[in-house]
Amino acid sequence: MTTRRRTDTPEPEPATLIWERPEPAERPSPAPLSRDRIVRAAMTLADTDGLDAVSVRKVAAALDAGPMRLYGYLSTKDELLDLMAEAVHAEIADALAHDPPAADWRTTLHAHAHHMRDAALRHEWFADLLGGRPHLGPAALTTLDAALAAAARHPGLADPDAAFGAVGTLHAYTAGAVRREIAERRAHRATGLDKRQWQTSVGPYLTRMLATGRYPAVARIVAGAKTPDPATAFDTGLRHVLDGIAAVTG
Amino acid sequence: MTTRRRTDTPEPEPATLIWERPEPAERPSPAPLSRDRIVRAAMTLADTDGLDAVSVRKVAAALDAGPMRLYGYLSTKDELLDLMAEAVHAEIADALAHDPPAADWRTTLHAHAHHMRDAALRHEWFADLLGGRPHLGPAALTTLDAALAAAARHPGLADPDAAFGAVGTLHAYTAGAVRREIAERRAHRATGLDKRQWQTSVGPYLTRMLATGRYPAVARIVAGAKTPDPATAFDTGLRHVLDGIAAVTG
DNA sequence: GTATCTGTCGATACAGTGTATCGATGAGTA
DNA sequence: TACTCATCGATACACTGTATCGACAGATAC
Repeated sequence: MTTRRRTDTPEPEPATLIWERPEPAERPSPAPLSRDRIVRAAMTLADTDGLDAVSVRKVAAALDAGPMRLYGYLSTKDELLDLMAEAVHAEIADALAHDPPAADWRTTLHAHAHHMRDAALRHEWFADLLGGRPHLGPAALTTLDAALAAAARHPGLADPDAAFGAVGTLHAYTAGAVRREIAERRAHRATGLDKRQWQTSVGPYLTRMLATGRYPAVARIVAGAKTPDPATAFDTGLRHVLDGIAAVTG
Repeated sequence: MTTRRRTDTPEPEPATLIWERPEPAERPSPAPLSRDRIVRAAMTLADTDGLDAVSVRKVAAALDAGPMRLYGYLSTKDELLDLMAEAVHAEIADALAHDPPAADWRTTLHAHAHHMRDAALRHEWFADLLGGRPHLGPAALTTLDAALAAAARHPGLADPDAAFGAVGTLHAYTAGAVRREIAERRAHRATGLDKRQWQTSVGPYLTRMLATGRYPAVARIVAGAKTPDPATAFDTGLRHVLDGIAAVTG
């Protein structure tokens, strides 16, 4: 988000990060509130109406509180978004923990990527948050740790830098692929509700563009495409990435 | 952005997409304006002050025009962002066109990915726009076409779906990697200006977290990392991806 | 029990956002 | 010259994130 700064005075940001800053003691005066309840309210709001619907006012209203009440628990809206991302990372960590243990680095990383995708399908806004800011919360570190530990089991990735590079590659692919899948899903949903728009604008637009002959390769693909379902498309790319990682020779 | 809709009346969006909708004839009455000038103004604004600084009012002000003047050329701010992304795709297409012709699919795709990264380093906001919405402008289609044509030269990618999948994988990796690199660069810049903050908050935070012993793999990596420069880190991941694509056997 | 202190809550305010509306204003035509 | 008509942009509206600060409540001192 990166909105307005919070004071330009000496201390440019709170000295501690949101994940370990203590909550204010919840006094039962107006209504019991907590960082967790705030984040949960924001998440349901985002799940149902999209990330744009998450405004300080709306989240506060969902908790029967005034807008400024939240600023006792957060110091910025960006921190709320960070906490939302953390919550999803916690879901991913949970899914990882419930996986059957696998000695193979590849099945672990494969599951890892799919858990991320599943989480993004549950919470579409996660895709937008994924690469926007570094995620350093405890749950995010947990998932990162699991991925690194799995990668380290690959004989070719004994070197720390190599392992880090491999996990980074996997993360980059997953984030990019998921974001695009969500973007397409959103576009289809938006133009699918009143489907007439697709048929009257972007469909014809594309056919017109392809008819110019300037995009022969695209035209060839579009002509002969079977358009596999998103899950297998994701898996195909994932296989490429894992194949590439597997190809590393110590 | 996905802000407010523009009228909820019968036609939910303009029937034609922004890339082929004709501009209003420029009358020299107050000042010559054009979609191109608007986009350029928005781009310099975004380059210097970030994407958040691109507001209809500020762009209009940079062109000595009132805010509503722009809505003769665009029908939504999202369209402005689409046009900005298109402009960057045009830069990428230009860079591709100036590359020495290579028969090898791999060197072409390698160059492709690096051109995208270079463009994102020139225009950091591009990384945020990259996966957020489908890009269907002429320049975006041109770069896609070039990538698909290159992929088709790989004997294992004769099948259209396979070629599309490979290019999609490359795109997903590039988008994800670039976005993360930009996010890190931004974070470092933000906390590097008054570097004291890094040293007083996120640095100690991380050491505290790693000291808990809950993230042994992360700790091991951090301890023994050489932290390669971003360009070679990107290239390492790219090599993984291209290796994976190369592994496809028709 | 009263008075004072202290800290928190949240109403109000401010500067900004995207965009709908519509009166004024100008150019083009008869 | 008179009329028409499209366009420009000032104004307005509903919204955003967050700074400010008066009022109020709980704790402490006497």
